[in-house]
Amino acid sequence: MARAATTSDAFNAIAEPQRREILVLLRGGERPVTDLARNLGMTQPQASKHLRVLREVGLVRVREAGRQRLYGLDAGGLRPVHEWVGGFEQFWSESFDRLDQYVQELKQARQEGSPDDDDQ
Amino acid sequence: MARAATTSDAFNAIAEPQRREILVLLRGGERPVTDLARNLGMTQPQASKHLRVLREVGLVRVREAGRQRLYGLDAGGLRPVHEWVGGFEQFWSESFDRLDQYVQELKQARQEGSPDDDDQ
DNA sequence: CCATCATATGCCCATATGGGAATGCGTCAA
DNA sequence: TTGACGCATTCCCATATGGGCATATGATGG
Repeated sequence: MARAATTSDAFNAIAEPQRREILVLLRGGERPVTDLARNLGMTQPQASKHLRVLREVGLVRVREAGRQRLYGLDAGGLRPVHEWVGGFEQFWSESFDRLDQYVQELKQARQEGSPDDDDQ
Repeated sequence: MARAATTSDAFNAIAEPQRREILVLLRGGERPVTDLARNLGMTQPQASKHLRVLREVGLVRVREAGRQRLYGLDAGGLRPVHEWVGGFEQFWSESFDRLDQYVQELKQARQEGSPDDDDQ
C-alpha cells in the first residue's frame, strides 16, 4: 500500500498545508474558486483539486451561485481531530503536579459545553 | 512534487492511523518497540519505521535501556495542531453566544492577513 | 447563437509512502 | 566465544499524490 488517501480522513486532508490555508481563508466567509486560488498563490486547477479533497472529506461545502461555485467552511469534521489531539493535552501541560487543576478545567469545559456528554 | 513528507509536520505524522495508535498507547507509559508492534498487530519493522517518523517530528523520545529502546510520548508537538484546529471551534459549536469572541478572532485574522482583498 | 468567464477533469511525471522480507548490529546470557 | 534477542535499516513494489498543462463543461452576456 501507499499512503492513506487524503480523502480518507480529516486528519489526512488537513495534512496538506495549502488545504489548511484554504480552510483558514474560508473562515472569513464563502469564496469562489478563483478567489481562493489568487489569494493563496496557486493555480485554479490546484485550488479545485484541493477543494475537491476537502469536499469529499466534508470540510467544505459548495453552493452554486450563477457561474460561480461558492465554497464555504463546514468545520464539523474538524471536531474529531480536535478531540483526539485534545486527549494529549495533559501530556504537554508541563507540571503533572497540577493534575488536579487540569481536572478542574476539564469539568469546567464540561459545564460550558453542550449538555450532551459522552466520553471516549 | 509528491505529497509532503510525513516527517515534515506533526500534521503529516499523525495522518497515519497506526501512528496515532502508537501515540495513544504511549500515553500509558514508555514501551519497547516489540511491545508496541505486538499490541498493534504490526510487524516489528513497521513499528520501527513509524516510530522513526514520530521521532523525527519530535512526538516521541527514545531511551536506551539495555538491549531495549523504550519509546515515550513527547506530546508537545501536538500542541500546534490542537491550537490550529481549535481555531475552528467556533464554527462547529453551534451556540452563537460566543459570537463576540468570533468577531475578535476575525479581526485578529484580518490584521495578520494581507490587506489585499477584493470580492467576487 | 457565439464569445467568454468560472470550474472541473484528464494526463503525464517525479516522489515518497507503507507493506513485506531479509539482514545488519549491538547487547545479554551461558 | 557463541547464540539468541531487540531493533533499525535496506530493497523492491504498488499506489496516490501534487504540480503543470490542456481541455471539457456550464452559465452569462451580447
